[in-house]
Amino acid sequence: MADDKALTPRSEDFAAWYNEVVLRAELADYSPVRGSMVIRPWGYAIWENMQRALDDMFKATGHENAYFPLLIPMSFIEKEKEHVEGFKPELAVVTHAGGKELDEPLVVRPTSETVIMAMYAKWIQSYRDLPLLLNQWANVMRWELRTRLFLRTAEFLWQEGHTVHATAEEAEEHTRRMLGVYRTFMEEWMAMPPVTGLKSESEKFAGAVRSYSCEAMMQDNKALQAGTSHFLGQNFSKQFELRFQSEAGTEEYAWNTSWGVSTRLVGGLVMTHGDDQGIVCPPRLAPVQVIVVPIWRNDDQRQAVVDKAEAVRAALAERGLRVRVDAREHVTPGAKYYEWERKGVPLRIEIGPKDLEKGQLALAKRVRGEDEPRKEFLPEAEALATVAERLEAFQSELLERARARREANSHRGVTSIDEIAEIMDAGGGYVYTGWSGDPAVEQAVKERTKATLRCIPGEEFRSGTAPARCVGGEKDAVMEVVWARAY
RNA sequence: CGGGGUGUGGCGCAGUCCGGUAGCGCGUCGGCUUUGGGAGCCGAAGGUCCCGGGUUCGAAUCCCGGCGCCCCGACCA
Repeated sequence: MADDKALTPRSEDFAAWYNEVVLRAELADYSPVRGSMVIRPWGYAIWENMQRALDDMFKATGHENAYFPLLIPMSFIEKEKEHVEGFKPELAVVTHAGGKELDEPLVVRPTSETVIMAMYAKWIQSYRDLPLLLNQWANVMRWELRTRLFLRTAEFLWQEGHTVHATAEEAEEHTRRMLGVYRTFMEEWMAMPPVTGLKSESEKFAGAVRSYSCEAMMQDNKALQAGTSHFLGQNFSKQFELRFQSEAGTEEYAWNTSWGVSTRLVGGLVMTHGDDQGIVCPPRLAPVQVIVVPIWRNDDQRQAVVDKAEAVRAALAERGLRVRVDAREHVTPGAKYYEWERKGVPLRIEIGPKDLEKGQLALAKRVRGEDEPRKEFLPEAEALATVAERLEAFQSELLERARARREANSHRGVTSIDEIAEIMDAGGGYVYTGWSGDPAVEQAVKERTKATLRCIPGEEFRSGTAPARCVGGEKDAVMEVVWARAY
């Protein structure tokens, strides 16, 4: 980087910026084991806030948490044909334990469909046992060759929901409901507005009938698959004999869904809102929403401003806000500003001797609009009374900004593969075109443009006029699709 | 797994071509002075130069072998 203090600007090298900001905001660090990472307290606090919000939403939609084991018998993974083909290349396998070779190798879970189905088969006998709606928070392992902090690591943290339903319709509906939960979470908590839709056959989850996803656009205009929800049909039920007696007395295979989001979301948050100063935390997920920096010249002043800072913290904490006072000595106020900006704290309050005299507080917002002042000086009471609404406003601004950026970089009405290639080379973004459903066209676009079919967008994302022709040029379009280069 | 690069105090690097026993910046520690946008001065600590072998009076430097990491491609939340 240019000097030790500044980050590589995003415009110069987005990938380098991302690595630096993740390390220097102390979200994570490289671990001794290649491909795996350490999530540091600041990064983990963001994840915990995500977990809490999501967990509440899962509970509100009728789910309970459970925990299934890390190790899965190899034979389980092998039961579902597409599933094993999809995951085999990235399995880590335990072959020895207790000093002996195991009779059957154990797979470190890459996902838990198989072991969970095996247990569900034991627990479910009747339609009265349905639906069964469980979720687990866990770590999983997928042996990746090319890794990046948060975005793709060998081990990562996630949640995986696994549900069982009596009918296909109900399972399909649930699959979509959870996609909606993810979308709501991403918009309302992360201020990251995804395009949601159906995955093509080639991009769907290994073993699913249909996969849906949330595709969030990062600041380099690449898509990040930020959450997926799968309708599994009876594929796993049939392999694991997950049957139930229906109301009519017949024996039926159950219908399943699974859905997950991971610590990848933290990477998405960084790449959605971060700037050249550091990361930007949406207030609802920020580990610290308000940082209070006391400023002094001598010991008398120090005592007075630190006392005031502490009083401000207490007053805001009472209003349910997450506030911290940075009273470190031998670190100048300016250094503290940079540090907390790098870590993305949404709002800073400065308290110096002049503020004490005037009974005011200085407020600085992490991201300013063009016409907004660098700092605002407000009477203390007014400042305290408005902090919460300022944070809410900031949250909305981030969402609107991200949505505007997504739309500004979405290209509709594109009719040729050449045009997709041009757009990709000119900075990328989401490209909407018609598609016949022919996998050969999908492959051709990928080879020519490096863009992949991100999804068949849901109704509200579709263009006003449905495309008439497939982007491949030879057939009529039967649907509209979104192309983008992706993480 | 293929192609390229790189490995030197905690971090970033110079030194390697042309062999002579390791240096710079940042950080860390101590002291004093400082503190409204990345403080200053003085002092100090900290290194099996990735590993193994070879050449040489002598290797961070040359030779051979290995390993790690990074970047670029094929697969992926």
